[in-house]
Amino acid sequence: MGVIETTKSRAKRVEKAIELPLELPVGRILDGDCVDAMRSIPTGSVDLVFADPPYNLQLGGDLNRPDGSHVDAVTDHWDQFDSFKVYDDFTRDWLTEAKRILKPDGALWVIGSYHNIYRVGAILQDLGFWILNDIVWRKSNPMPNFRGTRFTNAHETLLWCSQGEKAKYQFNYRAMKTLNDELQMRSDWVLPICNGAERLKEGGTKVHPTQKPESLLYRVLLATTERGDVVLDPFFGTGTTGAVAKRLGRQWIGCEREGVYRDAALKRIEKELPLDESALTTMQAGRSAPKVAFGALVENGYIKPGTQVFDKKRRWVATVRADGSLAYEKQTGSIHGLGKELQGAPSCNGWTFWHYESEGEVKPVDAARKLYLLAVED
Amino acid sequence: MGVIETTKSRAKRVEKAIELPLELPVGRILDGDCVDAMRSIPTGSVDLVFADPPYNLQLGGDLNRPDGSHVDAVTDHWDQFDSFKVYDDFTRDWLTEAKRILKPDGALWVIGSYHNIYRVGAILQDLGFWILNDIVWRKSNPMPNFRGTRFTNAHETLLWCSQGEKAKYQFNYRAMKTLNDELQMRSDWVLPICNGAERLKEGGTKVHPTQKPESLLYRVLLATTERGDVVLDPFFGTGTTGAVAKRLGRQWIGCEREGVYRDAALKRIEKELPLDESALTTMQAGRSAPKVAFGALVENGYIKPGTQVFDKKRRWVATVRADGSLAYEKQTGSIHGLGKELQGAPSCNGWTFWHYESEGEVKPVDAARKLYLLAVED
DNA sequence: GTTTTGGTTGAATCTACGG
DNA sequence: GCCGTAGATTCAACCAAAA
Repeated sequence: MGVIETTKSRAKRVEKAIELPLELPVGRILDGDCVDAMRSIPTGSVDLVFADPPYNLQLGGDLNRPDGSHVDAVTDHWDQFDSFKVYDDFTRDWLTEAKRILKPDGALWVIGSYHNIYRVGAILQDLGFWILNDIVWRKSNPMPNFRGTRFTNAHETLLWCSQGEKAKYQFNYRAMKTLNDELQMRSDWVLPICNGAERLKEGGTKVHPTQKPESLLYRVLLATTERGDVVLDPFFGTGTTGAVAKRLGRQWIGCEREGVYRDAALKRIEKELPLDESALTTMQAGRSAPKVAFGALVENGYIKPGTQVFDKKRRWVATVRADGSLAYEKQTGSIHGLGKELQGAPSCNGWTFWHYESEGEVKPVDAARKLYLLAVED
Repeated sequence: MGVIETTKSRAKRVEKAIELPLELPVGRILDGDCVDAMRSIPTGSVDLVFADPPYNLQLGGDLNRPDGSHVDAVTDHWDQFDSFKVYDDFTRDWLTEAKRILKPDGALWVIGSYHNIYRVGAILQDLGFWILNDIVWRKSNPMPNFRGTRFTNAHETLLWCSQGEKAKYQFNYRAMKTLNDELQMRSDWVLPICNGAERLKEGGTKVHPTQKPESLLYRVLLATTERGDVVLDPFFGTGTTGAVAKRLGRQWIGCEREGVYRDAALKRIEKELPLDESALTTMQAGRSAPKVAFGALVENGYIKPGTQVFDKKRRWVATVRADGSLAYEKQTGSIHGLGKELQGAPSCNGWTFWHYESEGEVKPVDAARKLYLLAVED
């Protein structure tokens, strides 16, 4: 067959089908304090927690741009804490509950800035979470430092953690590599801040002061969850996590104290449509590393032996052989190896390098792989 | 004159000339544990501390404390909590000494990875350090994640802190903007890791496992120190900090336990040549934006009394008076103050707000200031 | 319709000095 | 400490209106 399913993922799927829908408030926003709300969630029942807690910004007076206009700052009461001690206690409380409700193989994401992330990071380590990566969200369009007093604060930090040093976790390496143009996804992500049509507004003013971009959640969920997984966001806000989860065929639970945010989130998620089966399946294919040998495509008739394959500029035209190897003049090799040799390159992704004609169109051989995966996965 | 020198910088220069050379082991590497070594440094005597502490948290297997001493697993109950505690104690110790030896207007830099930086960050906040920025060193050529189990760990984090929330600090805004092609320098820096000729090697193997690139120190020192400042590095290693400090005309002190590193560092710094006067002066000029009073331009004939000045849209046309104040109808004030009042704005930069005609062209009054500075600077 | 220009805005720990 | 005044500060993206 060529597609390998691990015992882990099989077990996980069974567990999901039987247990989860019975107990979890999936697709709902729990009212009230997030710690109280999480207490109603069974132990070990959630696949992923994504948290965007208050940053404890501690802003001083007003700030104006050089043109005299006023900067609309985060002055909301929910971001005010009296001291590090109060903030630390708050952080320890919600992280403790998050750890409890997560499955043993679940994972936690937290986003923050330098105001809070060092406290959050130290506390989650103390609680036994194991940091897998710290991810830097490099904003392509940050707010400048108007007074020229510091470096432009152009990034935020995300921490990705497993339940402990030895704990398993989900990482969809292939999906990330595909998303990153066949290079390993790095720990720094360049993404724009949330504005334009995506930004929720009510009467011209933003509904939430710190709405996160959907692209950020898209990458987080695509990288570290599977279809059907349950994702909980204890600081749900206007529901970016829920919207993206629904789109990607993940289940979601939110906690949010403010009625205004809850209402906006529900309306937003209502409008969201899940990606259709084929798109999700394709992603799944890219995701859980079912390594397909080119030979399997030949074996199964997706690429016929004798087919001519060529690079985009048609510098080289090679022939597919029955065993899945390619032949070009006297050279032979795998799709990757031959591509590498012909180009004299240090490496080559044969899936995207080689193309073939099908129904009058030129397609990368990766297209055949995707067709194959579609057929195999159901 | 028109060029204002602040009392702060004047005081600083005097202080440097009189006190520092007498007491500080400048240009020397102190032997032994860094905390002990720092104890020999007078309180409030150092302008900058740059620290690249170890993060040898070894969980499981043989355990060593950060000072190198071995933990007896038989007598010491050792778990993750203990190992964090040992590291935290070590961190608190050296940060406490660093805080003591720093001048009230001094600053601290620490570099680390996700293994240790969250602990360091939380502790330095607890000690009263005030984080000014966290800087992401984005490696242009990181080591890939060979097993495909996580995101490529492609960055390290630096924390830049003042002595406290209200403390002053040095930030050479102009120098950074110049270095960054006239855009504000951001909190994410793209720099290659240290390799090639820069990497110290002995018989083919690297002398130090984590030698930092000189470009990193160059940016740190250029951004946050002045010529002649004293920079102390408590984990000196092979002396990158010292080498770059010498090149940039800063004074340096190192602490290093390992004789091998001390020897390599001394040899390396010996070979380093300070940049010549003109290179350093040029950088200095870009840096500290001498302040010019508008009155000085009038005094010196760059703007004549009676000149009509106006905003871009010519909503207001004011007259320059002999004392450098402006008059509009019955209102008078400085270029900044009047501009602010007329617009009803919270602030106004008169230099760019007001314009005048000269040789048939409309120019901001800032153009006159630049002419004046050109004439004065040589 | 297309391009240009001007206005607005975003998780921000955002001044220095003298009296 | 506080208060008042002089002086020095912005980048990318999106949108709407004008050309």
